[in-house]
Amino acid sequence: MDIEKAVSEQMELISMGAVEIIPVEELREKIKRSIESSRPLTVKLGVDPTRPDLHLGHSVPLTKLKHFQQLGHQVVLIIGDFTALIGDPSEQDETRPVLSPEDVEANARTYVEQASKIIDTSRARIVRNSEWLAPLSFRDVIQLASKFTVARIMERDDFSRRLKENRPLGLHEFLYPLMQAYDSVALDADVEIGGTDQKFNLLAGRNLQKSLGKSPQCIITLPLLVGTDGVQKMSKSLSNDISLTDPPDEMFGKVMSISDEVMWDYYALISGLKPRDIEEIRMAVEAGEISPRDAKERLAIEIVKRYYSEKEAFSAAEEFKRIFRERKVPTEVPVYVLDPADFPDAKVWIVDLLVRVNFATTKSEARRLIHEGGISIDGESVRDVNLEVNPQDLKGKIIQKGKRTFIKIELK
RNA sequence: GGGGGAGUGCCCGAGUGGUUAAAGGGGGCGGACUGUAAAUCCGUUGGCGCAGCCUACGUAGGUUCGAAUCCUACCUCCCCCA
Repeated sequence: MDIEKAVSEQMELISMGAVEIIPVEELREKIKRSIESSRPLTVKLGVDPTRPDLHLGHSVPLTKLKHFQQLGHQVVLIIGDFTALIGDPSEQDETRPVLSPEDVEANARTYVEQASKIIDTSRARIVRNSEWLAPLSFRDVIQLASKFTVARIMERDDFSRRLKENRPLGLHEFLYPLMQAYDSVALDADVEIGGTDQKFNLLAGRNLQKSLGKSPQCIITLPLLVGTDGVQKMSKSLSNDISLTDPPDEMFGKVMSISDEVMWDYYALISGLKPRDIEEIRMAVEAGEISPRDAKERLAIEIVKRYYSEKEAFSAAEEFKRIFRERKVPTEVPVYVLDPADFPDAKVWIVDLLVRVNFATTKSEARRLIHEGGISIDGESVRDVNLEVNPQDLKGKIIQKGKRTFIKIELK
């Protein structure tokens, strides 16, 4: 029978990059029934509109959602406008600023906009959880709470850890998993996806559905994307992130800067390519037919393409080659306008100039750069810290710092 | 309410009276190499027109020829008991 084969094919795509699928057999069953009855599964992803700055890490679950969409399932993106007011304690920050409804609204819009670059939002359901959470009465909440035991909530290790370490743990934080779980009930979710840090919350949904006599959802956890440092999870505060608002060239460059090993995680989690295609590339690299550099270039192109266009992705690739392989000056160099009137005796001290154009924040740093041979003017390395130039002579010249920072001087 | 501990450079973390602008690591920056802004190696990482000077070890005072190191007060954080 071809059904088994179809199920396996779906499972292959769904499992790609996933850390855990709980329980796997149950998911197979669901998919099988879905195919047999040609009734799509309801797949849920919840996002908290708590921040405006999204990065590639946020696209991991969205990419998985896209996989489901490709397989013809019904995906639901839940904007946690209600839960955002509490703040998921999963990250133990504690210092979470209270967001105004306007902020939440703005962030929600950004989120949907970014999501639309990955999933087909016209075929997805996009809902806000205030829709069903806001009307709940205190009595409803208590009734829901009775379905959970404290011991069970304490299974969550960040809760128990915080308690053990005598760090504050708000009662309201206990209710967070409950709210997220209720989302699953309200939607009759078949599958919920989330990061590994969400495992507990996802399981809470499954448990709550069971206690209310509904069919429990399967859960899929996905790894947290490693940042450009190759070690820690991607996060803006660690400044190892690739922001979705980074211009194409920068996004491309940052992807090229990830290590060869983590490139495969990126492929599996956010390239949008099929498992087979990725496997093919991987084999070719292992066989030495494709260099890791080229494989990474392909990855960078795929990623930039998602957020911009194919054209911009290719031109970013060209530019990258130009600067780093051929060591040439980029096609577009930012311009710094120098006013000769600032220099009455027609002399600019190189150290001052470097600070002026922001290549260094202090004169000491500027000196250091020169000592280290990191500065050149029109390709000629500057060695003399005391160098003085006539501003007129700088017109049209390109000053370079390190390998990738350029600025062109123009006169006022 | 009682008892105890800690605050060091971007971050972590040594240092308990004198070559300490402060070990070591991380991160950043620069260089070499290369297949890339991978990996690896090397250098550098308070300020100042810098062979010198100034400012720095929670804050403010004090002891001393001399303090990040000792004393006093204050602030902040943490732990134990209630």
